[in-house]
Amino acid sequence: MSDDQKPSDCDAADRFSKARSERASALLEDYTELIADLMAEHGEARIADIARSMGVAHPTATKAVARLKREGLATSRPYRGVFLTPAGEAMAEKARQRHRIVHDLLLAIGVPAEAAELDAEGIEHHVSEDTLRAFAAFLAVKGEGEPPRD
Amino acid sequence: MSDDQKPSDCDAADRFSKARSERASALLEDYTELIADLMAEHGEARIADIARSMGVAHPTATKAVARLKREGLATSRPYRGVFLTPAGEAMAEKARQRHRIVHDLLLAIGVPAEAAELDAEGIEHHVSEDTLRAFAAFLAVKGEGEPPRD
DNA sequence: TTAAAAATATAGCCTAGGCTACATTTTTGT
DNA sequence: ACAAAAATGTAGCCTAGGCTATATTTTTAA
Repeated sequence: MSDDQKPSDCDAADRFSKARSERASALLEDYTELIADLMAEHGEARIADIARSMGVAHPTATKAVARLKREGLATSRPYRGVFLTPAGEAMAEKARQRHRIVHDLLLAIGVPAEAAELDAEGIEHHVSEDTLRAFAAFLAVKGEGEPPRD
Repeated sequence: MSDDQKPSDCDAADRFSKARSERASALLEDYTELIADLMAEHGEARIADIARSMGVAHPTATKAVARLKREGLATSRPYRGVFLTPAGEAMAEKARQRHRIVHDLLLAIGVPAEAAELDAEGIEHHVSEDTLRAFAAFLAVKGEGEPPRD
């Protein structure tokens, strides 16, 4: 037993690779989530709004949308708003769900509201299904007797 | 109540910008942490080992080390190992600490060991000081009576 | 000692994701 | 209706971070 320290341990390389690929998809998830939010709030998602909400210049948002389109997550026509495809909607919905659970878990742990708000955005992309399930279970036990949040 | 949903809410742009900048520094943190580990285990950190542990090709590791050097986090001479500067050591130590706390918290919440192992790597870079404090406090309460992990 | 193997360096290519500057199209207000 | 303003598109530049292919240097072993 010299190569692996613990039974559950896998290569560091596995961990790092996973984190890297999550970082790569994080942006797309953020964009789909944001577009869904804008659609819900204003009935449309314009490049200008997307850029403002993401805190980037418009050309950056345009490029991101181009990538979303290339990956089959969104559609758009010149000088018109952006729309999510079913795949994009699905991604947004998953992201929103994860976001909410992570955020609630942070609050349940005792993280100050503002920090929870800020940190959830970065953390959500690195939470696996197993971990999400554990978070949900923890919240379910913790919140017994209280009404559900939504 | 149309622009801001909650009192604690800041712009989405703030959240996204924070997450982006954390993503940018995550790689450097991973490298310093890894180099520190290799030094502790083998007495030296060679490019080949760094590349293997990160799961990347050597030129990628070389480039990353070049950036570490540029940012004053590491030193190295041609065909020799890599060393951390005091600043690099400090970054590695902070990363290690955060990593351990995040990992322990996941376990405490009930996350399966393997998932905790994998997810901690991605999550640690998005945990603010406030959140880390809350995690530590939660662990302290939860682990009362039990011996400290280290 | 010296040839083969391993490690490292370097060059060059790619994509993602930032940016500014500038052109074009839509929207708006008079 | 039309000029000004706003939104969008596009070109071009930059850095980070991947990669392969090809030197070069060090290490190892015969």
